[in-house]
Amino acid sequence: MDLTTGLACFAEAIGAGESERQCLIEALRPHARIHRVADGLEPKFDQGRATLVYVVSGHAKLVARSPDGRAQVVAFHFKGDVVEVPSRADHNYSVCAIGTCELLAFAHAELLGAVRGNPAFLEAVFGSVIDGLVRCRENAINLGRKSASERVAGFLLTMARHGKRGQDGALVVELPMSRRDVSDCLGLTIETISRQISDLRKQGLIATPSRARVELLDADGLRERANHFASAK
Amino acid sequence: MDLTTGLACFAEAIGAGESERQCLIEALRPHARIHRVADGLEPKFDQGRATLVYVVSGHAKLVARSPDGRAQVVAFHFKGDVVEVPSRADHNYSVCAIGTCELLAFAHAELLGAVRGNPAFLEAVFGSVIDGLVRCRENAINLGRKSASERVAGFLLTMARHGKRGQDGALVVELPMSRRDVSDCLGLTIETISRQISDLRKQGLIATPSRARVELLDADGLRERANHFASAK
DNA sequence: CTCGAAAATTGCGCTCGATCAATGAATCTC
DNA sequence: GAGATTCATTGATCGAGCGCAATTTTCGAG
Repeated sequence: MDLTTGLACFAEAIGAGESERQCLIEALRPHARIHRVADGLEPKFDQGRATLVYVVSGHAKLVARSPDGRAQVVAFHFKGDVVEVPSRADHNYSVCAIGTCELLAFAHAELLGAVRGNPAFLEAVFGSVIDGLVRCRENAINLGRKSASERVAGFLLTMARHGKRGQDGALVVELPMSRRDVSDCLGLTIETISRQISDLRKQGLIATPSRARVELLDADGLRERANHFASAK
Repeated sequence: MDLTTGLACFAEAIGAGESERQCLIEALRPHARIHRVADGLEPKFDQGRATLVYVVSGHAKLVARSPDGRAQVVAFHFKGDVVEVPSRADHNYSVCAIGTCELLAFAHAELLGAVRGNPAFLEAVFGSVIDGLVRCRENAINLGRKSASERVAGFLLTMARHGKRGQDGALVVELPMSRRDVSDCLGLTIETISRQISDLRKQGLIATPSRARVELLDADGLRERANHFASAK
């Protein structure tokens, strides 16, 4: 995919009308870079500049590293998400592809400058960032005072956002990331993740037809397990 | 403090020029509510609507609660901060005053609508929200894979943002929140916080002249303890 | 299909931080 | 200033989850 197509996806997703789309694409083009990233690789953005990344296709994780090499997956992002990549913080952040993935990257300041005249667009980006913030908060709660069991249940429910209904009515969730990624996100070990998933399966809350696929057989039970408030859905 | 004064603070902080300030205040007035909140109280915002809160004076914490009553302090906010208060998530959020505190609250959508014509303002709010996101990320890392010792050291460094230089050159940090609040933020118990602070004192990294005051005697040592990357400061 | 490597699962002792309990320090009320 | 109350500190035990190791399963390559 080339830069123009990527920008078109972005403009469309963000809700620009036909008329202004072309205009928007031209305004953004000088400030955007598109990256086609292979599994496990991390594109280098402008060093030391806060970056906004639009996920054109595929899946990506935002990873933070400590000086001693420990990794924390701060967020998973899917096609259509906008990722804020901090710079110059107490940890090093990078975006890492899960499978092949296409990313559209903007330096923060330049993106804002380029769309000054388009408040609707700015608001749409704003909304995406807020969305990222809300999800980050939920994850922080998950990490703060929750047991392993609650974290895993909560994680599956979060991922259910991208799930699809199977024939039997159960919600089928594809987990594109490895157990290692899940553990690095939940602040647990691979082994603990594995044990918790086994527990959930034994208790009939989920089924695991394959390594990466999870069927949520009892979403309410999971919510209870996660200590979430009942959802209106 | 009345609504007009609060709005003026907000407009000024957000960088509006003299000329447009008055205009901005009038545009925002119909959508803003000011709350003077006593210690420990939580003003009720529009139920079920995402809210943006500007901290006019004092200190506040953003608290999330699970159905079973556990509390997680998602963020501490100081005078001048903009707080995003999520709604309809998996947990219940509220803003709680630490000491007496004045808050200016906007429903999300209405704030955006009111400032459509003022991209500079929108960008400033955007910047504040990004700032909140970056801090939330750093906290999530703190909660994910860090030991109690690292968390407390990292927390003190975060709070150092609001510290002042004492006569002896050490950075003096006032902690307006209780140990309970700190523990609810770091996902630890009060006792563990206390033990870690004692450790840091015994090792000469900090001094604690009073309950709420901490002097950072060796900021680099703390950074090392927290496993943070060395800062450029 | 078979093989080989990587990923996931399961078992078991150990450690860090939680929990329970008691003491000590600070702040408020009268 | 004395007493009361809240908050912080310190000590002793306990348990959830880690770390290591051994299997088992999955999946890609030939």
